Amino acid sequence: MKKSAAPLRKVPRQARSRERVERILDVAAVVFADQGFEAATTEEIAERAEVSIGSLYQYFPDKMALFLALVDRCIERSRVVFGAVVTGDVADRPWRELIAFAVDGFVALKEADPAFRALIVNFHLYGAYVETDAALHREFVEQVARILAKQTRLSPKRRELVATMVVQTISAMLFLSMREEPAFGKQMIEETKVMLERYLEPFAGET
Amino acid sequence: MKKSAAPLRKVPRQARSRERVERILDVAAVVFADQGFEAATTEEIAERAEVSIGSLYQYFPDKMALFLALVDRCIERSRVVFGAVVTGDVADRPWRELIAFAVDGFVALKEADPAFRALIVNFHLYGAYVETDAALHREFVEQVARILAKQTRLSPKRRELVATMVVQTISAMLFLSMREEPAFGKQMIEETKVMLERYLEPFAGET
Amino acid sequence: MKKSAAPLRKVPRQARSRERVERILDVAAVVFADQGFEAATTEEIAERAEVSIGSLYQYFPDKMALFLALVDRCIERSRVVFGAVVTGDVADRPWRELIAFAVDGFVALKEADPAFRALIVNFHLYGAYVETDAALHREFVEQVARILAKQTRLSPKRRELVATMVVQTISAMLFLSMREEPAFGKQMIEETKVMLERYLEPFAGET
Amino acid sequence: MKKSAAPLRKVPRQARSRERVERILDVAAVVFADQGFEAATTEEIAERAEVSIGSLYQYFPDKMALFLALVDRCIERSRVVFGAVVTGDVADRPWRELIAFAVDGFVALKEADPAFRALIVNFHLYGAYVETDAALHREFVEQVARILAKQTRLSPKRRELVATMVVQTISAMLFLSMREEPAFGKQMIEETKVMLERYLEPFAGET
DNA sequence: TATGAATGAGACTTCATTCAT
DNA sequence: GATGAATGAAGTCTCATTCAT
Repeated sequence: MKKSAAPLRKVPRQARSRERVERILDVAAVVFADQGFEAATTEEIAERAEVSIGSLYQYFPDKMALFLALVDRCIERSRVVFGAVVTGDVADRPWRELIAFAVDGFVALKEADPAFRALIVNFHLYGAYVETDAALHREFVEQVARILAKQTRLSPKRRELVATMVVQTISAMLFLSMREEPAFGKQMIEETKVMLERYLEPFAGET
Repeated sequence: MKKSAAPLRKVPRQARSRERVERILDVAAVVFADQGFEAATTEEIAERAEVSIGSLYQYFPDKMALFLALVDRCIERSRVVFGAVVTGDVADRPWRELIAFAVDGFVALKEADPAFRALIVNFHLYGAYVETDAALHREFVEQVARILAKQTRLSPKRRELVATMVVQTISAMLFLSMREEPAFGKQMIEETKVMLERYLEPFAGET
Repeated sequence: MKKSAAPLRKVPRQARSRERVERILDVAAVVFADQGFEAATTEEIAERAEVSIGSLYQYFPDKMALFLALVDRCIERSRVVFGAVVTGDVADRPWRELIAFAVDGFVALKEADPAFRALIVNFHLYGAYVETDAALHREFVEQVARILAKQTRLSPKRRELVATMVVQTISAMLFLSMREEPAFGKQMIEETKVMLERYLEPFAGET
Repeated sequence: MKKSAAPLRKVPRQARSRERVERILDVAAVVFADQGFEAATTEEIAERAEVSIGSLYQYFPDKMALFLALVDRCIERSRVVFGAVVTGDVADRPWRELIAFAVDGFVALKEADPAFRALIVNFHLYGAYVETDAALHREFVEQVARILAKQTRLSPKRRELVATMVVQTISAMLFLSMREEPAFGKQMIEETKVMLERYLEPFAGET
C-alpha cells in the first residue's frame, strides 16, 4: 500500500467546507474504529457523512489520508488535554497521581472520542503503512519525557526510553482491554496503573 | 467476516505432501509477517511456495485457515520451548531469571520462527476474526499463572489477571519493538524485563 | 445456492443510466438464452453490453439478480400483451380462438423478446434457485384461471389445476419446439393448440 | 461446453471393473438428479462411489460422458419395460388404458430409477449440449408411433408428430410435477392422462 | 490399473479512485 | 465545487481434468 502524499488536498477556507471535512472525519473515526482500516470502505464513510464520494476525494487524496488526518486531530486534542500536566504544577504531584491522571486521561479520550478509538484499534497500521507514523506517540512520549525530566535524574536517552515504555504500555493495554469482557478490561486498566507505578517509582532517585 | 471451519481440508499422508504443506505454511508465515494478513494474497503465497493455487486450497479451505494453522504451529512449538519452565525446577528460580527466560524465549522464537512474527504482527486479528482466538495467549497465560501459583499467594482470579498482564505486555512489546530501530528495539526489550520484574516482585508475599 | 436480495442495487435515475441498465439486460437476455444461466458469465455480459464489469455490479448485486430482472421484465411485458384477454371481450370468444390467441401470443413474445427466450430456456432454474420463482407462471396461471371462471363451471381448485396444465404445456412446448428443426417446431406449436382445444372443450359444461 | 467424444473410454471387460462402472453410474444418477448436472461435481460422484477420481476418468472421458451413459442406460431399461406394449397384445387395448399404462410406466420408472430422475431433471441439457440428444426420446417416440400405427390411420409424418407430442408432454409433466407439492404433482399427472386421452381419442378414425 | 495430489483457467465480486456532467 | 456513475485491477475460491507414483 502506498503512502499518501499530503494529509489534505486542499485546505477548505469556507465555513461550509470545513464543516463537511469535520463531518467526514467524524464518520471516518467511527467507521475505522468499528470495522478496522482495511475493512472500512470510503463509500460507506462518504455515505454516512452525507457527502458524495467525489467530495470526499476532493479533500482527501486517498483512504490513508483520512486516517492520517485523524492522527493529527488526535494530536491536537490530546495536546489540549495533557497540556495541563506539563505546564501546570500537576507535574510536581506524586507518581501515583500522575500515572492515574495519564491512564484515566487516555481512557477518557478513548471513551469520548471515536477518533482515538480508531487509532487504538488500528495502531498496528502505524508502522506498516504510515510514515507520519507514531506522530501521536512521539507527542505523548515527549510530554512524558518532560515530566520525567522534572521528577528524575535519568539521562535524556534513558528518559526517552522510559517514556516510550510508558506510552506504549498504556496504548497497548487500552487496545487489549477493549477485546476482553468489560469487567476484566477495567481490571487490566487498573493493573496497568499498578505496573507502571512499580516501574517508575525506583526512577525517582536513579540516574 | 466468516471463520474457517477446519484448519486442514485434507490431512496429507504422504511425505511429499506434508513437505508441500510445510512449505506453504513457511511462506505464509513470511508473507503474513511482512505484509499483514489482509494485504497478503493467497496467490503470492502459492507462488512463492512454488505450489499451484489449487494445491493451496486443497489443504486450506480459505485464507484464514492458513493463519489458524500458523497459530497451531506456534502453540506446539512454544509448548516445547516453555515446557521446561513449568515442569522443570526452573519454576523455583528467582523472578529475574524467570522473566529473562520468558522474554528471551519469546525473542528467540520471534527471531527464529517467521510464524511467530506473523502472529505478533497480526495479533490485532485474534479477537476480530479468529475464535481459536487467543488460543496461543491462553496457553501462555496458563503457564505463567502456574508459575505464579508456585511463587505467590495470589488468588486464582488475581493470578489470571497478572499472568494476562505479563503475557500481553511481552507480546505487545515484541510487536512494538519490531517497528523501532533495532538498537532501540533491543533496549525496549531489556526495559520490558525491568518493568516486569518491578511489577512482579512485590507479589512474592502478597495475597 | 443463495438468492439475490434485491433485484436492483441502485435505481438509475438519469436517462443515460437507464439506457445502460437496459443494455445490460438486453445482452443478459441473449447470453442467458444462448448459453444457459450457469454457462453464461457476467464478464461476457458486461463486455457485450460495452459496460465495465463494475458498472454491471453497481446495478445488479449478483448474477441471479440479472435473471430476476429479466423475469420482472417479462412479467410486465406479458401483462401488457395478455391484458386484453381478461379485460376485453376477448374472454367471451370460443376456445379455439382463445387458445390460438394465447399460444400465438407466447410464440410472438418468444420471437420478439430475447428475455422470454432466456426464461424459457432456463425455466428449470425457477424452482431450484429462484423464489420470485414462477412469479411469471403464477401470473399466467391466474389469467387463464380467470378465463376458465368465465367460461366453465369448474371449481376453483380444479380451475387452478387446469390453468396450470395449460400454462405449463404451452411453455414446455415452446421450449421443446426450439430444439427441433424450425419446420417441425412450428408443427409442434400448431399441434399444441389442437391438444389444448381438445383438452379444454369438454370443460365448457363440466363441474 | 464441448461434447464428449465417446460415452465410454474403455469397455471394462472384467467383472470387477464392470461393477465399478455400475457403481459410478448409480451414484452419478442420484447426484445429477439431486443437484443438477452443472452443480454436480465429478469429485463428489467419485467419492460417493468409493472410487478414485482417477478411476472415474479412466472410464468416462469427461463429465458429460457420465450423463450420456445414463441416457443409454435409461434407453435400455425403458426398452425392457415398454417392450410389452408393442410386442404384446397390449397395443390393442383402448386408449385410456394405453395412456394410463404409459404415464404410470414413466412415473414408476421415475420413482424406481434415479437415472430416470436425473434425465428428467436435466432434460434442458439435451438440446444445449448433447448430440446423442433425444436418443431416449426418439426411442419412446418410435414406440408410441408404432402403437399409433396400429390404432389409427395417421400418416407416418403425422404419427411422428403426435407421438412426439405425447412423449414430450409426459416427460415435461413428470419434470414439472416434481417441483410442485406432492399432492398437486399427483393431480397434474392424473390430469395429464386426461389431456392425452382427449387429445388422442379423435385420432382413432382420423387421417 | 488405481490412486489422489496437483494443476490452473476462469468464475464471481469488491472497492479505491477517476472524471464527465 | 459537487456529484455519483463508471472503471477495472485484483482478490478469493472452485472444479474439471491430468499425471506421477
